[in-house]
Amino acid sequence: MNLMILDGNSIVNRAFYGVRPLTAPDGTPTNAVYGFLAILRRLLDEVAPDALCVAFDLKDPTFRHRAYEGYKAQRRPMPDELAAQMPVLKDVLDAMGVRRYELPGYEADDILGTAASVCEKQGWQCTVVTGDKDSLQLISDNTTVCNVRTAKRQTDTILYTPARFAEEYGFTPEKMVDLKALMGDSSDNIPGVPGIGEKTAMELVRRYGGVEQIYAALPELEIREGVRKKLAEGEESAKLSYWLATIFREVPMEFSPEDNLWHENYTPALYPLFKRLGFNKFIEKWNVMPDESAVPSADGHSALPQRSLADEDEARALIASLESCETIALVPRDGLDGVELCDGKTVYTASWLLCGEGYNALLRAAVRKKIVSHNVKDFIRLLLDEGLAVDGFVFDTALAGYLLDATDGDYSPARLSARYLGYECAGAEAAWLLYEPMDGKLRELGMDRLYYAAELPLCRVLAEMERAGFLVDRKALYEFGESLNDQIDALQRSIWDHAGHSFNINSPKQLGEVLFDELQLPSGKKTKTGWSTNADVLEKLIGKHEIVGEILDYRMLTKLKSTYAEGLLKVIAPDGRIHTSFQMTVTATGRLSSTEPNLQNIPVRRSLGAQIRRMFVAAPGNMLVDADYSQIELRLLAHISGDRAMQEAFLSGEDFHAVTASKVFNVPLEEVTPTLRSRAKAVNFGIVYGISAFSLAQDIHVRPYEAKEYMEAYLEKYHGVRDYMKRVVEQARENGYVSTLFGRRRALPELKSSNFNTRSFGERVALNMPIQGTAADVIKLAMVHVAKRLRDEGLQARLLLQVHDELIVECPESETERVKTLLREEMEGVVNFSVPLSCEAKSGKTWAEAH
DNA sequence: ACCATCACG
DNA sequence: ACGTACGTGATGGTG
Repeated sequence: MNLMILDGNSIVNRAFYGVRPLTAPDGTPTNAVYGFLAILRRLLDEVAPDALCVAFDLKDPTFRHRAYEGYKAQRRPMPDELAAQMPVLKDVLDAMGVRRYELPGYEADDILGTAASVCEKQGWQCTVVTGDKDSLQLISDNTTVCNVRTAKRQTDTILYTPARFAEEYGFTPEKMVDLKALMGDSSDNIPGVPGIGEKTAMELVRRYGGVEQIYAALPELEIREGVRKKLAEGEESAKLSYWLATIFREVPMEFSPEDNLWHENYTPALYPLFKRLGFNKFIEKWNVMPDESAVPSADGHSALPQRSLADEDEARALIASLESCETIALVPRDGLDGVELCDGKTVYTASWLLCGEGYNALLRAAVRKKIVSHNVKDFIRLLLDEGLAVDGFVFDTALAGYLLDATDGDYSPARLSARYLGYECAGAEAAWLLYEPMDGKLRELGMDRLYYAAELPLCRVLAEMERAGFLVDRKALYEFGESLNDQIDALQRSIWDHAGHSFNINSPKQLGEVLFDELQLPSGKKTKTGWSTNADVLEKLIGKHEIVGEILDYRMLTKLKSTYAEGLLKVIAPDGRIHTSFQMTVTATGRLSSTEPNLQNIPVRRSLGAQIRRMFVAAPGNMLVDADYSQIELRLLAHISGDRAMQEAFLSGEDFHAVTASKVFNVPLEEVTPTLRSRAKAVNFGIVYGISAFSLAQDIHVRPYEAKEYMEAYLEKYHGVRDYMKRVVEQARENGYVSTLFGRRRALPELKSSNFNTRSFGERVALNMPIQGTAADVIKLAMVHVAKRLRDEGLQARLLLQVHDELIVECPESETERVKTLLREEMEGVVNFSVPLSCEAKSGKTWAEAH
């Protein structure tokens, strides 16, 4: 028998912050209650407990507060919006017939611990559900802890068994208390040992067991002297923290698991309560009845009959009937454990679980058809993992939705069917039905070539790149991160010294108070929430106070440490490589993006950051080849605008920024100084972004009128660019959209706005999108060509990464020169514009060397 | 969740 | 007189 007990306060908190604002018909907020129930529903399905109850904290001080007045002293009060929902939640639980436990002087955690203990004594299994990590100490053979997390409006639950815990933490669950005794917990104001952080505490617990063992043998431990000193000084604090962190498992209350036996038969109070709260979705899903009479729930709209294949024979029968079928819609389910298949007449669902070998045969047969699907890149990744054929794809509805409206952001089958069919459907049925109308739309708008020659074939290229991954020198990356520690510590000490007290340097709010209130430094820009402390602002304050430079350095180092050293170490796969995901349907301009991790923003501009690129390496016996377009956006501006002078500047083969400087500042080319060149470069980039003189002035630190003169001179010399800028904005206003040379579009409703700022933004986008977007089209097409040639020529070289104007390939050493040439040929030759595209390819053992 | 910040092209 | 550069994603703080 299994009892599930929830930590009510912690789950409702997760729910409150994880669910967007929601109100009942009468206007009272309900998001926390709603979220709580959604989480509960999911847990009931996952765990299927025999008994269920919920523990709550009370506001009263607990025995811990009485012993240590600092306990939870800093805790922020519960927001009113949430506090108002607590009684509602309790009503709902009562109406569901779920028992609640709360006891003055004890926390919910103590009730959880006590319940778990009782269960163990009576031979019950216990599942403790909570949103924080404190209860992990309760894990045992009888007790699993389910950790509920919310991220990006998604709720995840992690079930911790002793094995799962040991795998993650490297020690046994009861040692959680020791960990917290050492590292402390700022949210509960448990002090821990001052100066000992998470990393050191974990290491200590793993090596020596716990607080008791550590202090018993402190003089002999093989640890850094600094750590020994901190431990010695913090002994009392550690012991107090240990006591505070220990969950009390003998709360004086009557508790028996049998009292909490629960089935989903609710009290009659639930229906009217859900009605009042506007929880119609729950009424339907949970089958909550107004009285004894059952109400059948309505089915969603579906035009085609559905059939689930129940066994191998049925799968074989479908394979036979597929023979006469040219095109099918196919979407994966649960990874590749199942599929949904539509032949235009019926929607079939099949799974490996039900059909066994018949399912595998069906899959092999299906992928040889012409396939319409949704998110083809991800599908291909699954198929490649299984060694199945991947070249049957003829349409991707999500990708088509993106080309048809790149700023929508929602390309779910439900959304696309509503938009392009006029009603909602899902899965393979949606893919099937959307194929024809969406293909028609693409042709109508002149995007069929872009779609069929670049975007669709790119799916396979990207799937292979993601699968390949980029090899990382894990040890070097770890050591790089560690090497930053001393400097970060020293900067932190010095910054706190200057401030006269400790504070969280990472908090812009606290930092602003220190700089602008306490130290009285001149404050500049403000943000929505206070004074800006960003690098631009701080750079202007250099020289006014030593603390400023230190903050800039601190920021740089902690960025490298957290985002790059630690962040990347976390995502190295078992094969030693980092496998990013490329997003094809995110950007408004047609670029790709890269996530989990983002490999398109690895540092390069400053030398310390660029060290990170030395940890991205070629496999033994291999080389990296890095080819990047030089100044592709400016070359495209020259081509698109038709500006003769700009085109000639590129054709001359001279340094383009220097030529621009010579024109703008009216000096001979030989007399262009580095300063003039860099100013001209800033103007060049500014033009591409639709800059104003004001911002240019900010960027290059000159007076606005001076910046204005530069821009005037620029547009005089490159008057074709001036004409183009005018033309493109006018056309965008007329058409309501802008487009690239390949026909990719971006709608621009902003241009019709009555708001000056919105309208100005629209104008800048109108200038920028055709250039940035054409560059994106060019490299996407080049990637398809490069991948094809690498395959056709039987090379082992494989693409790893695209960074907007740059491609990175890994190849056997012997292929290096061929690959360099191939990349240059395909990248430069992909289109023929009035200004040639130029591409530089380099090779090396690391990304740093090859770039 | 949202904001500020900072990494990239 | 507005308010001040295009496109991204990850992190830590705060509500």
